[in-house]
Amino acid sequence: MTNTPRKLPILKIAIPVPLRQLFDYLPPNTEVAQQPRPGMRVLVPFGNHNQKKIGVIVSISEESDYPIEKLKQAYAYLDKEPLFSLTLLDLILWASRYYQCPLGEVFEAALPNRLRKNAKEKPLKKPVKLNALELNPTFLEKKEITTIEPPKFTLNSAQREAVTAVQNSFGKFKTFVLDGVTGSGKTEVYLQIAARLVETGQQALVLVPEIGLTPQLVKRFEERFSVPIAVLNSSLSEKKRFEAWENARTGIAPIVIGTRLAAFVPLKSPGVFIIDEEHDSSFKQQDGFRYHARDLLIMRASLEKCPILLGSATPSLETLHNIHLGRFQHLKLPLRAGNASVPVLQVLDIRHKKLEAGMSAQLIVKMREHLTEKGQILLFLNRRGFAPQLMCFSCGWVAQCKNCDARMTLHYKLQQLHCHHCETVIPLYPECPSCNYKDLKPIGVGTERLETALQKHFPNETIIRIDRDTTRKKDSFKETIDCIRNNEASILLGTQMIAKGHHFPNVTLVAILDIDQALFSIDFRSLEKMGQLITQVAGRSGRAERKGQVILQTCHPENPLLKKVLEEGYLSFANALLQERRATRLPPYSYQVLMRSEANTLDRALNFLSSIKQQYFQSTTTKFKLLGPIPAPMERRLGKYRAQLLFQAPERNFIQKWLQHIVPQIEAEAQTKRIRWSLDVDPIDMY
DNA sequence: AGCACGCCGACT
DNA sequence: GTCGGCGTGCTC
Repeated sequence: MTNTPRKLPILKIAIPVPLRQLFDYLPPNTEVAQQPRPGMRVLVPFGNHNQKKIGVIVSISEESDYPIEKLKQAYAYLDKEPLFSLTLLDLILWASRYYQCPLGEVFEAALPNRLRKNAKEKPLKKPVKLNALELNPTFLEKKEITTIEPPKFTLNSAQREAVTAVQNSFGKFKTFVLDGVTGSGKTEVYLQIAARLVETGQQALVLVPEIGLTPQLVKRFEERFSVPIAVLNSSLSEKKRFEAWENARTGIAPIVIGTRLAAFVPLKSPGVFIIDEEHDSSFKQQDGFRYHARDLLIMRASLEKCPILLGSATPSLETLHNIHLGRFQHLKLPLRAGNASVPVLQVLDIRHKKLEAGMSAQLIVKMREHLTEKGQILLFLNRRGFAPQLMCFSCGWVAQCKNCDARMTLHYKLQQLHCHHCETVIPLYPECPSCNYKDLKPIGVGTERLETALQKHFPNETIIRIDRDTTRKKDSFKETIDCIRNNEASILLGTQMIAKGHHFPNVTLVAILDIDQALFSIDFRSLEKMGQLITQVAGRSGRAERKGQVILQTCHPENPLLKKVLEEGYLSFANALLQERRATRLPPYSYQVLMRSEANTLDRALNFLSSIKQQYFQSTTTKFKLLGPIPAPMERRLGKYRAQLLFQAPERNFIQKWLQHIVPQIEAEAQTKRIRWSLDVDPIDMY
């Protein structure tokens, strides 16, 4: 070991590979001496064949645990200045620790495509190519930054109170919940909070659920502000997304609106965070880096020392719990008088009733009434396809996916069977493959079948179906929505896609066809979701002068929770659910982590988790409640067998400490046993 | 995750 | 005789 004092710093770099470690590199040879700083990207040689990877400098050190002589040298710095502020780096480090996701993968989620993968193409002689200043400045010319219109939009007292409360917290961390039904003027509150902030040269970041309906909110902001608005969602082209990202980072855009991925967008001077429809489950990423954008943004607000506002007519139980604990401040918006009448909620008992494509005769009568009065009708059925099963009436054979532990869904018009859990699509069998019987029967009702039945019943009405199958094509969703708003259709049906966010002023009747599946689901969150759905769809009907009606078909009209949400409203219902959760020690009264494993046989997947359970949880069973290992609800998927182990503890810190301790060991074990595994911290569903 | 290396089956 | 299957191993 030669001990010549090394002047060269060592760069600790996060690389986008699924390894929970940093990699050490020597700084690149740069013509002009450039100081490495955390948050800058670097191009590095990685692996046996020195494949080019883009990493991010996390820290700069004097020493390395790795033999110095074996360190490789980075090729080049890719940025002149850090892309991430120290605060944002803190958030990213926190997210990596909290969600147990390799740092490199967190950075990957935080960077737009443009900035994380152009290593392959050219040898990168001039790596510092992508720069903030190369943005096309047309944006700026077109919309010069002028002052905001004077607030001639009047607020009612509740709105004013909400705006003032948040404004008084500018520069401080504080979480607010803005609780108001559709039509109570939440958006106006957002707008006015943002207006005050923008005047001071700061930025507002607004998160919206992952739905193609950002346009409405974006439009409201665009109409109000004459400043650039950066919109970040996953359907944007790489170029557009990069531009929006840069406009946010450099502060060109004082207002940034985006889906969950925007929780990580760099901001020059963040002033306030807003999350619209806070309860929406699309804020949770369900694969890879499984973060919750709402929780993350609350953490970010605390790091940035700015207020955050969670808006929802149906706050999540987690959020309500935090209100009860005094952590969040509750701001309520009552329904504005005269703006909308409260819809009539009605339970329709369908016990012993014959259903046609999921509809009872009474419902069809009601529909006719509303149609004669020129009202629009919205039917909600959370299952796409024609029928969820295809069965042989001779031998009982059922179409099953060859890769998954699931039935195949019949798509009648396409004459195909689809697996809704993987990509498998096969042509429809002309006869039973098992006994050659010709009469294969579709069992159950999906939206396609419902549509067919409606066309038969109402041949003179224009019927529109909205689900993932009808909105495949780009932009078709927006066109459909416009068509509905222009009153060109009278009956709309679809999956939960239609329940979110849209206002259809002419809808006078909303029906939920299958509320019962939520009442008796194994998922403890399904009741919460049901209450939110009912409240949300009720908000879609009965606008302005037209009185709305909501019909719920059920075999359990006496269910106390169902009655509660109908008679007393969402908050009362949610508080009842919270009491149940408290009694059963379920979240938010405890915290969960779901460990999943995947292998080529079920035994191997289960054995791996059993071994983890024995090694790491035997001595701590008093603190942890364990469930499993059990086969996953979808035992086989894409040809792999899956198992899971759920653990739960009353304190978040305890779980976190435990994870930090055991994950490295589990990782080593998984590597030797060749098992794929993953962790879901604060899971919201068990699939 | 990539991307190598490495040792056994059906093909020009 | 070869092309290529995916088991195993490593990445500063």
